[in-house]
Amino acid sequence: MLSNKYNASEAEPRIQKFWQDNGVYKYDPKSKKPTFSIDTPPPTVNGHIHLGHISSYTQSEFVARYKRMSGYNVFYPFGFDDNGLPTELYVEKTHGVKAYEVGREKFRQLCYDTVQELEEEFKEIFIATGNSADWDLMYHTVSLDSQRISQTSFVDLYNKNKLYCALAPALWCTKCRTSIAQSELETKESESCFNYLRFYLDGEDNFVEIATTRPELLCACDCVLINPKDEKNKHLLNKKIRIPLYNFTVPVLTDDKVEMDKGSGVVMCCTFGDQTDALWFKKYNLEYKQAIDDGGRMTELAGKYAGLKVKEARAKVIEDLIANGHMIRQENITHQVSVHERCGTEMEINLKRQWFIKTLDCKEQWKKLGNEINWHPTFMKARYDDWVENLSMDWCISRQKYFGVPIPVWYCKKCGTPIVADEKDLPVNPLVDAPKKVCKCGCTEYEPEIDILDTWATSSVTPQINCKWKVDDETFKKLYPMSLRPNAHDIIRTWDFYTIVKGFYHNNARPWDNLMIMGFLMADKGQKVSKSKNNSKHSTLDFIKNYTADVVRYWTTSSGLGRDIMLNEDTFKNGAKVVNKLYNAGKFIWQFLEGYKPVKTDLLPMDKWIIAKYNKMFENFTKNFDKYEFSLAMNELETFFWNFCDNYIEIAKNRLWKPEVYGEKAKQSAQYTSYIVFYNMLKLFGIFLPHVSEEIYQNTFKENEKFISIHSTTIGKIEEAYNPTIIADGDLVVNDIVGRVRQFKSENKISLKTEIEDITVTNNNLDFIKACEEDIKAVMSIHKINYKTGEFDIAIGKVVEEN
RNA sequence: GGGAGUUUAGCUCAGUUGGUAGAGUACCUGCCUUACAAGCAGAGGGUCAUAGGUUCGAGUCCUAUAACUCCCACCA
Repeated sequence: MLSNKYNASEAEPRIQKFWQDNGVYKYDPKSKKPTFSIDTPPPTVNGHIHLGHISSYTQSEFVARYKRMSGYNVFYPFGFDDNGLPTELYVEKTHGVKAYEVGREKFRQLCYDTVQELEEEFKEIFIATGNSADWDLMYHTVSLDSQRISQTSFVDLYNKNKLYCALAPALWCTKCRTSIAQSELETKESESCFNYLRFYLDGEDNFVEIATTRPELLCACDCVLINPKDEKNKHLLNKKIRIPLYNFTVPVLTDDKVEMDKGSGVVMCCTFGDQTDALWFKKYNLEYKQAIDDGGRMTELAGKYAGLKVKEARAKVIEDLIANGHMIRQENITHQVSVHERCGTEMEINLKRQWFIKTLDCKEQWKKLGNEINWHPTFMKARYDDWVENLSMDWCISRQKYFGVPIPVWYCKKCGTPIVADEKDLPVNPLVDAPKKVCKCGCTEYEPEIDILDTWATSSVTPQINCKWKVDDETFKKLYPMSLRPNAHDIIRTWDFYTIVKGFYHNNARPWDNLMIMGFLMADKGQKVSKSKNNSKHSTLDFIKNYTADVVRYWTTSSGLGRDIMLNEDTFKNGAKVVNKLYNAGKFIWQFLEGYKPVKTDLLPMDKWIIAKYNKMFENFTKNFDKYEFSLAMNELETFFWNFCDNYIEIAKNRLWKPEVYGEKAKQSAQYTSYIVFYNMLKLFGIFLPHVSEEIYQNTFKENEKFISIHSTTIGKIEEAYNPTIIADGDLVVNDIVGRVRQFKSENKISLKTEIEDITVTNNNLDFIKACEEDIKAVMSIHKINYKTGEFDIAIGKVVEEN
């Protein structure tokens, strides 16, 4: 029996506890059902969960529920990405410290403590939204288990020659003081200026004009270059070029990459102004001149500018260039500069020993694997292809940071050769552990690697972590490739791409069959809501408690797959209406079903009609859901539900109330139909609104159906034989007969229950209408129906005058 | 510079294989109908971004264009 009013605030936590206590969402490794495995994104622990997470996690959670109720044994873990730079930056910000000032061990401890607190909060919030993850499958990327798999990945790649250590130019963030990868860059518009400078021909009065946006790097100039086909500048070949302000000379080289018609066609190469400089550095074996230190200040090489920050130095250098007559002209420009996505600092390049995973020589393979995966929505694959196409650097995975997975390497003190740990000894921390082998050169002294792995180097093995790679072969075989990876579109080039790379190198297979790409929650001004920017206006948990979990979940169905979503008051109001209506409908029909056990009887036409409508809706529902279009599936369901209430129940209630008038058989037909249709519909609602659906089920159908939870049931069609025109026939009755009478009453401003003496229905085929006569009369309070043969028409008779 | 998405009612969005423009919401008019007034019924409201083209017929297919959002690249 359902109570009179649904109190969601009371019910939701109680129901969540019920699911937890009864293991409703537990993955059963022994089950014979087909497996559906989800590579849940482990949220980065670097701030507070906001409604953007709630929306994207809930959207993918719909799929877990859909598959679970479609007969799959769903493997739906939850994890936390709780190591790496994002966490370090959060800790630095919230504690007002700098990692390198605090010291490695103390800072690591601070990070551990912080993530533990945050993870409790994360978990509480996800549970409060009714997330159906199996919390027993929880993993943390910072745990020793994850570290072992991450290091195993490292060692495996090293053994397969897909990983190398090199003193090579790498992208560098001077604020975070670490190398970063190409995928961690974003572009920012920046005001700058082209400086057209005089570079002097050594020993001559002549000069050549060279434009640069980075004159502070003059001190690091290695050479100037022209295109080999450049006739205009051919005379420069074999000459020395004298650098303004610094007065040293550099040679002139030629390279195809130099564009003749850009500026004067002469370009300077510094170590390093941009990625092209890095390329020339390697190609021509140039001298490394470090002008900028790790923290973004000019080095001694810059002479009088040493110690200044890059931008300060630039301003001073420009001043001096003008004062000394080296400046020809300046041109203000706005251009896109590459910045570190985490802090917005303009990217530099520097030279250190770094570890790289080879990504450049397998582009075709990456594309091929991309094609093997089903992308939902399909157009999102273009972003992946674009990214792969334009990869320009191998993936640098070493980070000069503290809180992360250690790189399992030592270096020989004598010859510098890396000593990579053996797989069987993992996990190791080279700062604590000693290598178990000696260098090939025979030297027994070593130095530990102090760098750690990029956080993506670990999160890119979540399928291997989840599927127990090299831990439990049987489980791995069963779960890998995983069925689904859901994530937002910003991490296609990082998380998705890197996971594909690892999947190929380690397991020679795609990591998943399907990718589901979600949009963002947008704050004002078209800005995405983000943890690190902390621009969410709401306390997430309060927000959920205030609106209730089901209503918040309803809101997340309002955007199409891959589309950005906005906070919209109306959607919440609408969600509350749906929850309320569902509960009321359940309460109402249960009045007639208490103690009832569904027995299949001969069904009346309108009962067959609503069953056929349900089945049709179910077809569309699954068609959309199979494409991960949860929003369209919900639309189908909602439309059906309203039709069920406003048309079917209105018809059925007369028979349910008054069997003495309409007959016991008519009542039984309505009982059976409302039971079977509502029950099946309720299961579908359970995917989106799991709490209210459970509350209804527990107090109604459970007694007869015996499943512990509505979420343990299976969705499906309703078995019923009906002729193919049943939907059109029933729609005619509802829309064109009942509808027209309703219109008549409304236009005449009379109550819907006002009685009508008679109506005359004209139609070519009257069989179906005649079979529904009692229903039509009852629902519209009509005394008599007259029939005529011909084109469809309806004439409404007199209103019965009240006494 | 290359690419993707979007453009349909005041607002939020559906619209399958081309066949008379749909829903919710808001607004308006009614109705206390033995579940729900957080409800029910009804009405008005659209040059389907623009311009061409294919077709008997285009919101839908093709070609341009525009605006907004995003991705990538270039950044001497």
